[in-house]
Amino acid sequence: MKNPWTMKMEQFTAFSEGDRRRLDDLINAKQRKHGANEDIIADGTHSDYCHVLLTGLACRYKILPDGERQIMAFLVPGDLCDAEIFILKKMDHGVGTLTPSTTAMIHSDEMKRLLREVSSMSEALWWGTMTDLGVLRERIVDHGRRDATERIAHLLYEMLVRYRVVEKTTDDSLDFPITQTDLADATGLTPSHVNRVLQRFRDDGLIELRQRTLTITNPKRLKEIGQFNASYLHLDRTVADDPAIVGRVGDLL
Amino acid sequence: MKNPWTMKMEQFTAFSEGDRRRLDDLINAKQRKHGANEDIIADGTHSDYCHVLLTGLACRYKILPDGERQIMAFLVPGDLCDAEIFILKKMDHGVGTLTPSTTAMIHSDEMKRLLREVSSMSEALWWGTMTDLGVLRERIVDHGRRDATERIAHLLYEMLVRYRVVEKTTDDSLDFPITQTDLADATGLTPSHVNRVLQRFRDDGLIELRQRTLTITNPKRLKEIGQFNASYLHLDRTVADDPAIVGRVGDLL
DNA sequence: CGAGTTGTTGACGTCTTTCAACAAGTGTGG
DNA sequence: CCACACTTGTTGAAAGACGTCAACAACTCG
Repeated sequence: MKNPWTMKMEQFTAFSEGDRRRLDDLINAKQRKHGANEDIIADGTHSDYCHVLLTGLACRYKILPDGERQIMAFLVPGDLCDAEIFILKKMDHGVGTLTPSTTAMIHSDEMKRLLREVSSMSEALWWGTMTDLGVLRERIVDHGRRDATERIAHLLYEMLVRYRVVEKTTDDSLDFPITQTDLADATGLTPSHVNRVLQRFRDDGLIELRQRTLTITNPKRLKEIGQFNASYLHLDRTVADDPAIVGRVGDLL
Repeated sequence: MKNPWTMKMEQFTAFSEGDRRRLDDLINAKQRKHGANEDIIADGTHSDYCHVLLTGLACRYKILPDGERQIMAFLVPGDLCDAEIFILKKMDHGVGTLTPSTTAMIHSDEMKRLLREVSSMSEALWWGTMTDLGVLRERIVDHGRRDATERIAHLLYEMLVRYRVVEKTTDDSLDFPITQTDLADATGLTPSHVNRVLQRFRDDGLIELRQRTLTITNPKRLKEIGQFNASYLHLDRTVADDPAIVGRVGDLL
């Protein structure tokens, strides 16, 4: 069973059997367990290690002077938490878990070696960073020009797609440990309002959400409401080249 | 006189005299002039060239189905418009000018060669991309957790800092061709509301803004209102190593 | 000078927040 | 296995920020 990091990168690039083994070894070498709501890497700090999320759910966030939290991105298994750490002096935001999680720690020297010695590595890292940029830009559109209903619909649908890609869905259901408070912090709304919107989605037969399981009962409509357009996820290469993935997410795009 | 691209990268990295000449030649080789409100590279398209903004002002934007525009970032001279183009198949957003501008066009093959042959090039490109990520995240915080007044204050102050870095200010004044409509599209507000907020800033003696010139008359207060914290711009290396830049922006941070 | 863009202002509507109280769910220790 | 504490979810009423629409003024540029 492949590790999620390699899996993610292989959406975009191909590794030799040797490379794949090397990545596996690296992922297994040094791991760390985190409880829920713990920092993987704190705002303003530096680390000699890069962290790859292996299991669980994490987010990028900032805490404002008045104590409010803004979540800027959700991280799923396979995502790199801190690509910037071997370029920049310190983090300009925190990365923390939402559920108990495990991370692999890779020393930045080792990471640099990897970039030099594994030919497709640098390409894969660029691709990951570019899609991160795309996701952030889409979030700005969300916040700037979509109202609460559209914003939440968009976020839920994006999650469905992202989980489909990494094979973490059964039909249109996914494990969804994100609380309404988390959703509020991610969408820039209040928990009350998130609740009211979700309530309406339920009434309108768009979703079911209980016991940390989200089922999208009307994906087509949800996609419309959220004005979802997958181009910013840059799955085209993935989808074009890998029939298995087409099968999984093709109908959502 | 150095070209703004080299100048920007030298905030972070050092080039040899030879490298610098090579970059200069490249910048001069193929340039393009744009009028105001023209696309440098359109949403959904591909190009074999990377574009570096040399003069003028541009922005990253998306047009939504209902015709609304969301500006995700402002680009100033020295900024790379489309780093993604030699990794991704097509742009997931457009880059367009706000004022008449000139760009340098660099073929992506040439760009790849540069990355291989100029040792600090890849580092510089990473740094640029990482700070772009930082700016986008800050914009999300803006939209999610700051009200109209804070948001606009933050944006104006950020512009002051960015223009100070590239020596485009006189004292606390800068050329400011951004219309209130542009500001509205960038902040996710309506032009009317932007106008009212600016009006109040003027009444409160924070800024003067007329004839495309912005003067920050009370930078300290504006910084407070916008809850501005420069860490996301990652100027620390710049500031630490270059006394000239410390002199210019040190007091703003 | 005149057309088109940009800026300004007012009245009114509405989406979202605020605040507060309570219900339901979850996890831990006895 | 229950009890209790704590987190998470739900709901209502009222306030406020921001949007909408429309008209007009000021500015810019050919």
